[in-house]
Amino acid sequence: MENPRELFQIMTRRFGLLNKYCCSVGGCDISLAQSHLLYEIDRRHKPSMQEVAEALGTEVTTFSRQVQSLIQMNLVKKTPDPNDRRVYTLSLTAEGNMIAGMIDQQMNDYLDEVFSYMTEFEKETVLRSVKLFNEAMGKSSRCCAPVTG
Amino acid sequence: MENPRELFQIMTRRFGLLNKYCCSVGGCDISLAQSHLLYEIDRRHKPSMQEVAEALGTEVTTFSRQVQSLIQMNLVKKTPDPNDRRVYTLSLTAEGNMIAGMIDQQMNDYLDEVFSYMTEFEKETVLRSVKLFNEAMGKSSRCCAPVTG
DNA sequence: AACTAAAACTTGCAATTTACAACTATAGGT
DNA sequence: ACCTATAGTTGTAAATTGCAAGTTTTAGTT
Repeated sequence: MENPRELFQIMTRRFGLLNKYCCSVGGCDISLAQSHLLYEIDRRHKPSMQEVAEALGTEVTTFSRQVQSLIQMNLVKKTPDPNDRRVYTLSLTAEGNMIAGMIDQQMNDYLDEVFSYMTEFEKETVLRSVKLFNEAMGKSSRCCAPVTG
Repeated sequence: MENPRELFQIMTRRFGLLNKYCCSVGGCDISLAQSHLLYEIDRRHKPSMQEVAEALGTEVTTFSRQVQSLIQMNLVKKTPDPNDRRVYTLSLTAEGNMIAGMIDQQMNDYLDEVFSYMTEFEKETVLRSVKLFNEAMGKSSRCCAPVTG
């Protein structure tokens, strides 16, 4: 377990499974991809399609269709940008917002449980570490830069 | 950025993109799902199909076909278990091992670069934190337990 | 003003991936 | 011998994806 990649791989796999699991809990039943979409739209301020697609590492063409189905489910709203009529900005509907909130709640509930196996100090250290690591990843010149907040 | 889920979500997204990126680098060109398969088979000692499928959170039926294509690509080997003839154990071929090694190398190279933006102390803290967090996740009674090493 | 190139997004279509149900074969208990 | 459970595979239909080609709008050039 000295291999850094190993550590991160395990962690992200577990977290990914949690994400998947939280999609079909408490009345909401959406796919993992859709959950990521809601999360990312929620997080940003009226993002364009391109912006979100790039953040998620998804082909724009695929993304376009994913958005369409979320619109049909009445979770996402697509508004023409008055400044540039090629662009559409995305936002969550009231219902989309509610579902995103429920997922977030469940995720944090789970994380709380995980943190309950640590001391308060350890928890703080872990959170600071993740934050630090995210910042370092942001500085990296290599791949994965687009995910920046 | 005080939301724990946010921190982990960003990190895992970035790491996921890195994983994806590393699939198509240096002569190897496989899908992300295939990379995960190789990784997990490599990590375990002659695992059964069920075992790996469960670790990855994949339907066994889907998994069965994924393995088939990796066998066709001559990256994975499937051996009948002498003790229980219902079971097949999985292992990497020489070529599969090489590709898994290359991906691992690239991932660690990238992580090295990320760590170069931190002090040695911070790096150690981050690695210990991730390890600690993984252990805590392992203790959790809720979902995602199967991923245990 | 007309022309051209590029950007943002969508659609057609073919190929891959996936999921559920039904199947085979082996194991294990009674 | 019989019944049930487990490991894995296959059929088939549906969902996801990716590339190429399309539309519309913007911006730069002459």
